[in-house]
Amino acid sequence: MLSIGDLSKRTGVKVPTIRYYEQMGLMGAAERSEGNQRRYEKTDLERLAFIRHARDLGLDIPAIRELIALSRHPEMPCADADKIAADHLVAVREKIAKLQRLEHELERIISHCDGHSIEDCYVIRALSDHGLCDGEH
Amino acid sequence: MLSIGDLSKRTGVKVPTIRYYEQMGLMGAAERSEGNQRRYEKTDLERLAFIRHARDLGLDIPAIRELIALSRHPEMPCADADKIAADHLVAVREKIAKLQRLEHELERIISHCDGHSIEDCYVIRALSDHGLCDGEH
DNA sequence: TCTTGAACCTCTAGTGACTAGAGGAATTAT
DNA sequence: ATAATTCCTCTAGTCACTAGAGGTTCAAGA
Repeated sequence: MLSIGDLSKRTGVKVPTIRYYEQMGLMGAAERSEGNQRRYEKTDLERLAFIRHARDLGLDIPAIRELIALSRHPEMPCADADKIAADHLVAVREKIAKLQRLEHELERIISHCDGHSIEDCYVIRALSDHGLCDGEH
Repeated sequence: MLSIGDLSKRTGVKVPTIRYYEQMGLMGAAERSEGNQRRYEKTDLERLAFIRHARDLGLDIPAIRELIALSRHPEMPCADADKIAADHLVAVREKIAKLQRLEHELERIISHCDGHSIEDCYVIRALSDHGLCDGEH
């Protein structure tokens, strides 16, 4: 049996975060010691690694909750799980595209600025005047 | 003189957001009508467009506050303003790189999944077992 | 066995940039 | 004059945690 601190050390997930995951229904109520402290088993270690991995990939808590629910039904088709991942991939790609537009706009603004004083600073001017932008955003 | 609603319509910034910007010190306290309602002038319109544009580029409120302060000193060198933009560009590029790593990982996980049931779903398996990942994240 | 110090417990509040809603006052149009 | 709309302030909610207060339990050494 592991304490919450042990679990934390082994997974790299902070103690308050583990409690938070329990609250959010990702971790399931742990067993308790006589003195009301949480006690975990190896399966909890795997569960937490799963959650952490999904979070690292950017999945949000409701999505992870659903994946956990799915993983409890090994006989079901895996289309639902695939869809969660695929939807997330679409969202990630949209974010990338948006950030790349920002990147180009910032590059352009910065490269145009060769003034020496705020008065003719292109950064400030570009922000003031949307007409100086390339694309729309 | 414009009401807050007029300002909102002309800039596309929602009314509560304008009040929020005032609270955050980006907008400066507006004049008031006899009945205590905010009244704006054209300069406020430009200011708000500036803020909105900076936000669209992803700059946060402290950065915008600083840019506004700088723009009030036209004789100062513009290195500070450039630095704010350049630092932000670095942050944007880091976010892009991180998201691209996620993109590839998700692509790989999804493409490997040709199972029909949860039991052998690669999405679930990959999340459970970090060893199935390509890179580290 | 006792004591000390670390780890644990619950609960509340804070993060950023808004957004939503309550309850009431001012303004504008009819 | 009245009705509809807009405005005011204030509080609380979003997301995934993080920090802290104030108190309890546990494990190791004396």
